[in-house]
Amino acid sequence: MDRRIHKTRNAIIEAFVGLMAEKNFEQITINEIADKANVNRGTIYLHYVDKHDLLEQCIEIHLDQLFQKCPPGGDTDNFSSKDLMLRMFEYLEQHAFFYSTILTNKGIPAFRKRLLDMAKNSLSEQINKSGSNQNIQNEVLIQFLASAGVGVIEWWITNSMPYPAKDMVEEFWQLLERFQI
Amino acid sequence: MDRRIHKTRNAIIEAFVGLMAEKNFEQITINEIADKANVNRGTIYLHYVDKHDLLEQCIEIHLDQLFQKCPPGGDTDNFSSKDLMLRMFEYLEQHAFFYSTILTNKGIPAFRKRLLDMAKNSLSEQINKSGSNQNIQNEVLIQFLASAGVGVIEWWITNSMPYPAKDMVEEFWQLLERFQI
DNA sequence: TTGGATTTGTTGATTTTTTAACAAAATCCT
DNA sequence: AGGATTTTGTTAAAAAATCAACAAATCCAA
Repeated sequence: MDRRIHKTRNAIIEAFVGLMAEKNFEQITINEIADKANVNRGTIYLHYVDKHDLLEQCIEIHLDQLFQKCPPGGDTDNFSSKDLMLRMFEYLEQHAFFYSTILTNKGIPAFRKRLLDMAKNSLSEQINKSGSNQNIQNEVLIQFLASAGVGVIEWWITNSMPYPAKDMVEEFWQLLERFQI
Repeated sequence: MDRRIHKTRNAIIEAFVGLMAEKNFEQITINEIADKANVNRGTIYLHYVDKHDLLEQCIEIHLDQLFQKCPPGGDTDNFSSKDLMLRMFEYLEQHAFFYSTILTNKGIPAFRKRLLDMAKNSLSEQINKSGSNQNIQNEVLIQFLASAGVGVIEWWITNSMPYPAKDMVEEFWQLLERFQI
């Protein structure tokens, strides 16, 4: 892809996230974003139809990155999946600014829901692949585990990551072992 | 000027200076600069004919900035010129990375000469404007003072600015007062 | 509520940058 | 020295970003 596209989108998204750390999503203007990104206002409309579309794509890009770190279809035997989990927590650590601001910012209820949905999809792929056919119970299990996982992550991020990624994986792992996953 | 020009030139010059901090001027390639600046190689040729031209313009931009801080034609009565000097030292502090690397890098004898020339021009304007017509002696005086000034600055920068700008101005000022300037 | 100011979304003409290709020159290596 | 690789400088065509101008929508204060 053309170099300029990457640079421009990066500048826009970085400016956008920076502004979200300062004020509510609704009161951010396209003008501000363009100014902060040092980009012509019209350029933003070449990539995003809308302020909401910008938010959507911004979320999508980051969640794609996040779930690329723990691929549901990948080799997730019990041994390496602990590694995957560590990589995910480390990724969150590196991009803490984004996740923290988007979880904190008022007016973005969408994000937590999207995160939960992706977690559920990831889990259901993984569980259904591994055999057991008690479908109704699986649905409950998925909802239960996904909520728990997202909740822990949300707590960890918004509380400034009080424990290092490595420790979080250990804690999390012990909790999961209680459910023979 | 078009926004893109600023961004591109900044990226190129920043990459160039960054590389000069790592290796000799002569062994820096246009390819490296383009890579580090994240710019197409051809783009560099749209702005600079040459690696040497890039160096020239890079030096020119910075020296113009430097001597904009102590304008020779400006209001340089004995009172405010101490302020001007302070602003110059503070400017040097802010851009220490550039001036330090370009003074340290082997293969750039040009820079010190250019700096000395600009200092001499600045001084001669200032002195000739203020009257005295003993021209031959003035030439010596200019060479003397310019060399002294550039020498002090060079020492200050390459020795990691061991004293703050404010102190340097005081020291410098005292030295100048011995010559009734 | 009205009127002025700001923001929004769109457009067309222009400029800049990119990509990919090329031959010539320089550099490296054995 | 000689052959392979890298670097250099240039080019044409395509893509992206800029600027400036617009009407419509929103916001805000008097």
